[in-house]
Amino acid sequence: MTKQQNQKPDYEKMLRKAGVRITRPRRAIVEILTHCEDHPDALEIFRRAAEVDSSISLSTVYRTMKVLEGLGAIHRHAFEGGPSRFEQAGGEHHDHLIDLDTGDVIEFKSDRIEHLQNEIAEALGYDIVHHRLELYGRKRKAS
Amino acid sequence: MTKQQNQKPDYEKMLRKAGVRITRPRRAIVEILTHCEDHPDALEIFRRAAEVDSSISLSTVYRTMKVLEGLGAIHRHAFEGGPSRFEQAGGEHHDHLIDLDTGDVIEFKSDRIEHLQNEIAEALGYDIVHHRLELYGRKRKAS
DNA sequence: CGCCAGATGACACTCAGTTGCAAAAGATTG
DNA sequence: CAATCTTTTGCAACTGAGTGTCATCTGGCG
Repeated sequence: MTKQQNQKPDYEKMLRKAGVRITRPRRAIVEILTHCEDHPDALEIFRRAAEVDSSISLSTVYRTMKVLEGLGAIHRHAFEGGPSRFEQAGGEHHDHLIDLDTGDVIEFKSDRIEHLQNEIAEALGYDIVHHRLELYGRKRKAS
Repeated sequence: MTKQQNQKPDYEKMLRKAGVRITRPRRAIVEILTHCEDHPDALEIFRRAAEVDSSISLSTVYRTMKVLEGLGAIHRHAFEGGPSRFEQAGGEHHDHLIDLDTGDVIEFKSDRIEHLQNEIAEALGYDIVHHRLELYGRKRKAS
């Protein structure tokens, strides 16, 4: 009965369409993803889900993330030695700057870089399937 | 009594300088790194080391890679879901294109991309500590 | 409401890497 | 060259992230 279903990907519809059942755990996880502003890892999603329904298991979180990833509903990012972190798909493509002190993730986008990447792959005789561009840095302090 | 010691980083000197002991296992590992043309992972280095001295343990390989990484003598790359792969430092900075079919790694370099990265970080108020740019692709088939 | 393929929770397992520890082996000194 | 004092090693036990197995449960269709 809520009225938000046009901005973010409609996970329920996607799941149904893919012939995947909409179960209580999946509903909870998808709900979390929909409203989340950051890039949580599986354990964090599990914690948030447990607040709503403590019977949800971590395995189910992992499995669900796999399903959603397979449907293209979320993106998985494996930053610098940490566990995979997720974000809902659907927005524009972007890359990430990771704050080394806080773990915060800042999204950015550069058509020029994308373009140069294609040129490079072209020159090497390759077709890019996907790419990964991550900047790791610290806030510049104005002392 | 061999005569190559000017091209590649002189690991023995680096180790000694850092007050790290030059042991038989370390000598073997460093020897492998010096002559290797690819981007092996720890297990592969272990295998190659075992051919020379079968008493070397995998833990020692892991430990040694950590030490060398700490000294800045090698670079560690964590590509797409695989184990860490290593390459000797000392050459010019470059990024990587990974062949999804073979796992081969092709090195490339783009000053323009580097420059754009700095601009972006600058604009976001960050100093880049390091970055990761990986292209994943397949050989373009001329059908 | 009843059915049953698909999903779940619990738990064993894998894989990459790390750690604790007693034994071994570098380096440094006499 | 031997004594000594650390550092390093090999081994095996452990960790963390994620996967696989399987008996049980359940969503959604008739």
